[in-house]
Parts: sequence; structure tokens; C-alpha cells
Amino acid sequence: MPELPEVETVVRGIAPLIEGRVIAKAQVFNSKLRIEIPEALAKQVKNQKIIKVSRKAKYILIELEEGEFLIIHLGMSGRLRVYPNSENYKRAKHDHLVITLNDSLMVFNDTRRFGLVTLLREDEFADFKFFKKLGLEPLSRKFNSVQLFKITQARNKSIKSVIMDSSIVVGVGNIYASESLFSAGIHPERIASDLSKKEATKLYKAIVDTLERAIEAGGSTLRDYAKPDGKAGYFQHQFLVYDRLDKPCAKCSKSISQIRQNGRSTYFCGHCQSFFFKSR
DNA sequence: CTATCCACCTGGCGGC
DNA sequence: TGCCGCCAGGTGGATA
Repeated sequence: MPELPEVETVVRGIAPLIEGRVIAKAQVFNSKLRIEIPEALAKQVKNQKIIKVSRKAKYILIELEEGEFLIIHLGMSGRLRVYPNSENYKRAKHDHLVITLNDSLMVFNDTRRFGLVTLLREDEFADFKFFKKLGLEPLSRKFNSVQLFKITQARNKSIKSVIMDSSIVVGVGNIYASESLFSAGIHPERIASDLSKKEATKLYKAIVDTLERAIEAGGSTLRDYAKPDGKAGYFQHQFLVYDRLDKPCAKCSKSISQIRQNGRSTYFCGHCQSFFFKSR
């Protein structure tokens, strides 16, 4: 999916276009996503003004005037696109939800249907299964080098799986995990509890820096993902290791390696990311 | 607690 | 051209 930078890009992209607008109509064309879109959703959002768009982990929250939140998760292949002029929209394959805002339109398209759309009141957040185990927001104050060191100290599993664990820290997916570990010079298979304080600090900085640079670039566009205006993000051009098997490392020009961890591809430089402890 | 595998689903790509 | 297996920004759940 869209990881944190892509979701943040979507939020920033749609906010100025839909905040303050009124939902004239909502149409559900296929409710069978990761969880079923509630049958009553279309009727419930109708005629409500959109107050604010925000992000929680990889979830997009669209606050409505009557206190409900339209919750959208993009899964692996979800897109949220706004057409400022609804005349320019023609329904396409996998357009599951279309929200009409008078003259403009917002469309949720999701090829693989791993995404999710639902409607919650704020008092229902705590009971919502997918919100229950969310860890720290990586771009918040609560996530810092002291915390990350505390976390790594307590985990006897690979550092990559730790930073990708959404119950620990949210938003770091498969791309940004590889990229952050490369930037920090840490081998993805290192056991988290073996990291030194210095390494944890370096990793903390690398994660924040990587996510922030990716947001600045409008996220990464590989296949399905696109910004709400339909244009591609640019961060994929700045990948240092992800999807760069056998290509030269930007630092040492040796070949980038690919391994599989927990069923996911991991890319790294075997030279720059030493498996062994280094205090530097 | 951890690793592993599975499920959900569609489609693009490379190989034969 | 066609079919087959593998792969893909996620993530909860079952199992050992």
C-alpha cells in the first residue's frame, strides 16, 4: 500500500478540495472490500458537510459535521481521486465508492479490494478492531530515539520486522523499512535487541528523514498508487535500495541484495549494512 | 513472544 | 498467443 507518505500525500491533496463541501450523494458500487462497506453509509453521509480530513496511521479520516468519520484505508492498491469537475469523470473498473460534492467528485478505486471504507463516530474508535493495536505515529513527539531504543531492547526479532510492526510504530511499510535501514547502515536481519543506543538513534533519524522526504516528493508510485490529482509521486526515483536488486549501491557501488523476510522482499547493501555490531 | 503460513483479490510480467 | 507461476506500498488471524 500506500505507506504513510502516500497516505499523507492523499490527505494533503484532498483536504483543500473537499473540506467545507457538502456531500450531495454517495454511491457504493461494490461493498465487498476488506470489510463490507456498511449498507447505511451512503444514506448517512448524504447532505453532510465535510469538516476536516486527517490521517491516523494509514487510515484517512474524513470528519463530517454530525460527528461521524468516514474512514478509508487504501490497502495495497487503493486510490482516492478527486475530480474538480465532475464532468471529467467516467466510472472505471474497480471504482467502488463515488462521492458527489455538487460540481466535484471523489472516487475510491481499489483493484485488489484490500482497502476498507466505513463510518464511525469518535466514541466507536476505541472498539474498532483496526484501531485497537496501533503503535506510535512516527512523525509525532512520542516517537523518538529513546523510545525506539526502549522498543528495540525488548524485541528478539529482526529489526526490519520491528519497524514494520504497526502495533509498535505505524506507517512504515515494506519500502520505507528497507530504505530507512539502508540510511541507518543497519542490516535488516539484525536482531533488534542487539542494536546499540547509537544505532537506534541513527535508525530513528533515518525513519523520520525517509518518511519526511517521501512526503515532500508526493510519495512513491509503483503500480496502482497515484495522487488525488491522478499524477504520480516522485520518491521512487530516490530509492536507494528498494526494487534495486543487482543495481549499484549509491554509497559503495556494490550490488544491492534481495532477501525474503516474513514473506516480504527486503533490499539492502551487504557492504554498507553490516550484520555485525559496529559502534561507530 | 516469535516465526511462518494463510487469507483476502486482481493483474502484470517473464518463461516456456 | 496462451497458460502458469510468481510477484506486488497491507494486515489480521491461526498455528506451532
